[in-house]
Amino acid sequence: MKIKNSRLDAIRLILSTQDISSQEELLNELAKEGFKLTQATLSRDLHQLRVVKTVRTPGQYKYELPRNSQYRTNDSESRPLTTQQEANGFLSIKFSGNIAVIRTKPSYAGTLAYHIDNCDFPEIIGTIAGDDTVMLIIAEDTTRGTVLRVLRSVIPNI
Amino acid sequence: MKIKNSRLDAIRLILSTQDISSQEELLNELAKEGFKLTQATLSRDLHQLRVVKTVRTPGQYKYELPRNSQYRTNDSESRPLTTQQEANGFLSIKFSGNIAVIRTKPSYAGTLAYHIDNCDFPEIIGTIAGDDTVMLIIAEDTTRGTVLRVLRSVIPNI
DNA sequence: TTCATAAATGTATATTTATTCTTTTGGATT
DNA sequence: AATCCAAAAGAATAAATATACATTTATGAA
Repeated sequence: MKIKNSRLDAIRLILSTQDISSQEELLNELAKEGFKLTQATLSRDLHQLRVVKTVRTPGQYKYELPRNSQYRTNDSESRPLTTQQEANGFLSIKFSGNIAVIRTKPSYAGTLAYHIDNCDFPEIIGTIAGDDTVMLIIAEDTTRGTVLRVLRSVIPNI
Repeated sequence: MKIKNSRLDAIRLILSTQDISSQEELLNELAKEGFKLTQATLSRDLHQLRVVKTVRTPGQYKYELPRNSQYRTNDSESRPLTTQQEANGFLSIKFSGNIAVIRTKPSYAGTLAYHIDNCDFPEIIGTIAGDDTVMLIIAEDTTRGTVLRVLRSVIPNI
């Protein structure tokens, strides 16, 4: 179903760009995006995405996507895992302030950073790569959602 | 307190050797080991250990310890700090904004970053290493003191 | 199309987990 | 030992989450 898949995508987007501490809260965020659903359905969605509720600091919870299913679209037949997709080594992306941290499989970071650099995205000021980590410095006034969107051309499986 | 600490150890042992799907079930296992406690206390214990409830297969849950569960509140002196202390090459740490910069002896940075990565601290969203420098991106709303505290498990001599 | 079947969802509720409030316990200090 | 304080724990309950059941909606085969 189409609605469900785009909703799952929305959930992934939200969970990787902001701190969500309850299903109720996530439900509100989804409502802002125009998704109308009940807690029961959300519970099922989170279950399917294998989202876990973690403890950030004592008394403070955060829903997190599992490391390797982070940002993978689940309609795998509509998007077969192409060479490009498998080749980029992308694992996850997280944000803090104006920095994004991308984790990759070992040794993939340099190549991925190279490709991102080549795109000359105005939203990304610069990149630096280690062995399995790429850091992106994000331009001022650029939202995380925008960063994710522009990165899609380099990381389809984001 | 002695009882509590040994109980936390027992929980760690149980969770890493068998599949536990609810607090109720864990409570029973603990009872077999002679630990008498209520669900409320267990909930607090799991909270402190940062245990998460994951989905194994649809409908089947499992409580899991964080990958590196040497999370300590204040009993860091109970751990022997000999081996790593000499080996990690740590020299200094400085902060700017949400970035921490660690200086190490030449060639130690990669290994140190690797160990920090493996801990999956929620407070540190990513690291990147050169030859004698590690940069850490710190999660939003995390204080420098907290960063120092969690790093103690990797860098006892911090 | 029409029927059959599966997937998705809502409602209501069961189940599970977190927390408030209170009491107890364990150390430290005098 | 007596006192104080903080950590720990229980009981009860609130809050959060999962699920059984019923209904609707999509999907596919004939």
